[in-house]
Amino acid sequence: MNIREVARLARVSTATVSRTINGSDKVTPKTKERVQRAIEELKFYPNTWARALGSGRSSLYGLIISDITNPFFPELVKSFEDIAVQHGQEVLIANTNYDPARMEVCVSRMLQRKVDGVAIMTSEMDERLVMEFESRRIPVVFLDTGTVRDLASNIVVDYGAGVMAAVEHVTGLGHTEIAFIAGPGTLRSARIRREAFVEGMTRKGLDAGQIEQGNHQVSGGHEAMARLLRAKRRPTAVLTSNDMTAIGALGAIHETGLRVPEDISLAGFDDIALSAFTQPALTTVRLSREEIARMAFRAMYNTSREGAAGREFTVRPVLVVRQSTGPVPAKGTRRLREAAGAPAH
Amino acid sequence: MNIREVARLARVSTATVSRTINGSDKVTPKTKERVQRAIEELKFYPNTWARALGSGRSSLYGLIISDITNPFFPELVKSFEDIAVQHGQEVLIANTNYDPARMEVCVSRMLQRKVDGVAIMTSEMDERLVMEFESRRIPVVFLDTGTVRDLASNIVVDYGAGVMAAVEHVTGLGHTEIAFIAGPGTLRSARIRREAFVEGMTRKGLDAGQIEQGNHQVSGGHEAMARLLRAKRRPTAVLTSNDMTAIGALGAIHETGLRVPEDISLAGFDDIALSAFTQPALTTVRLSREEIARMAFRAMYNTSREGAAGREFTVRPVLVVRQSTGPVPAKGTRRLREAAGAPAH
DNA sequence: CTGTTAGCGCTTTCAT
DNA sequence: ATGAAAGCGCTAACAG
Repeated sequence: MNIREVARLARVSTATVSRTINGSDKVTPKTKERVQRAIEELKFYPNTWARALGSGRSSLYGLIISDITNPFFPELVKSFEDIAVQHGQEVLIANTNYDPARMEVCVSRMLQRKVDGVAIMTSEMDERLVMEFESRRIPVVFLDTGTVRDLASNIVVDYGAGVMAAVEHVTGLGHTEIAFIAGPGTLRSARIRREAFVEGMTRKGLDAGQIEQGNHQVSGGHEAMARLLRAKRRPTAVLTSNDMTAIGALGAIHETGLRVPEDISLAGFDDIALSAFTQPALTTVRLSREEIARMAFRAMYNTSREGAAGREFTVRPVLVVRQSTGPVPAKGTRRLREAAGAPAH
Repeated sequence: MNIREVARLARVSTATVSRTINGSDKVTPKTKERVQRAIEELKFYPNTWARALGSGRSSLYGLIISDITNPFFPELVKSFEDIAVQHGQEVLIANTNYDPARMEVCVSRMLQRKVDGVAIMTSEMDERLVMEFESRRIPVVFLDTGTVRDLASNIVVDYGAGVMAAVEHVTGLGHTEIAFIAGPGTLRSARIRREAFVEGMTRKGLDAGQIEQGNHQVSGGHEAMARLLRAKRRPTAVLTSNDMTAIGALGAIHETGLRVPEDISLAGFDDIALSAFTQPALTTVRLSREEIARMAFRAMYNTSREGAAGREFTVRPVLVVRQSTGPVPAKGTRRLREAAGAPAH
């Protein structure tokens, strides 16, 4: 089943069939009609690869992410895909699994599939691999990890503003003993959030001494929080590098019989879907995936289809106040861990 | 940059380059070596589409899912992709968004991309669309929604056994007033779980009267649970059609000041990653995505590469006991909603 | 073992 | 407005 059979049935040339498929306006409505009927009748689906080969355009954008099971990404993927489909493009997804070796494989896949552009939404990127795209003149867009160049755009996340909003929020509630659970030091984005916390605290004239390290997973958040709870000076508020960490921390707090937010206020970062459904619902800083997806698509579309140069986009996270943060407990009513009542639930 | 340039640099024919790329054993190690150097030097990436066109094989499997933001799917996607890559295949993912119209688009995409096989992991499937694959002799595998045919396999989920395990578990804890929060009646898989619950209860000689309907989302679980809590005879245990529903139910229970599992036992279905991290951790019936992915891949691989006929696979969910289920409260200590103490947290 | 060459299915000039 | 035909980059007979 191919374009030739359609042409034969419609009694036109293959060129005319091709033109019809591509919506060319140089086809008489009548012949167009005839061709379309033939397509329907034969249930003909044009071969995408042959199209790409012939035209030199793949109509495919690559989307490289770290890990599809990380709740941050599915929404990004979905938004990106929706926009792409609206613009007649398709999306090729690739996971790096946080593994540089697999990143190489992903890049190779993109190159082999001759994508029209690549959105690299991981938080680490090897400069050497970027060159592969640049030398082939393939538009690229990074998530806060690249530099703007001819065909390269970058989406800058204003982590500082996001973390500052959280700091403002808890200090506004009267907290002064505020701890932070950071992400892995190997992740640039995690380091930036940590630094933003330190800066925010300093700006408030507070001590940012209590920083524990997690792994951006629930497990790390749990352990880090446990360490914080054992400290001589227990913080009254804890900010975390991402929501998964906060969820782990929440579990650790409950296990010691303390309550959120009555005893400890807790805030996350990202606003994954789950955060609205924890007990209590998590106050967090939303980093909109929908916005990121929109920007990423626009960057590539402008560059690849409209010949625009790479540019910089900025996304500003916003604070979402839910129930996990509250006023600092009055000294007298402050529960001690030892005195804590019922077991957690 | 193409195979010809590589051939020229290595001073061989394009056929030899092609053979080298494809790992043919009919190439002298020495020439192979020479070709490989040329490939490296030119940073040559073979064009996948041209390969597919020439060979007639795409090395691509399609994976159709309902919604990537539904926590059930990312793990399935990841497992499937991992296995596929290990076998030199790639994966094209498509979302239907639970929308029949988009399902049509997905099928069309698969057909246009000339996939070597399709795994349709949605819980609804239009028979008419299936024919499109059958008539093109493209292997297909369904998740509990198809019939085994020449090139069609089906993964049967033994929902009955899964639900029964949950019923056994709670009745074993002494519960007799057991309610069920079902999924949308439009979903076949939800209807089956509901029926399995009724059958399990009947088999235990218990009344399965308290069935509320949710929507397989957190919101529906919350509302359904609220209705259950308002009932004259409050159940002491609640089973749900999926984990999202259970999470919603958990929130509703906490809001009324009741405790899980002291006042009410709660169990989910699916075992999404999140379930281990709710407060308390959710007892649930695990439907292994990894197992489903493995079976789906095997079904397609056997059929498309080894000429095997379609067959039936069975996956049996297993109960995972965590902290959300416990012994039925003794009559005397049973908290009334009105008497419930502290606000939920 | 290696080269020659005819496709694969479609797009796109270039004629008409 | 339509058709003829030359590619696009690669694979796979077929020869040698």
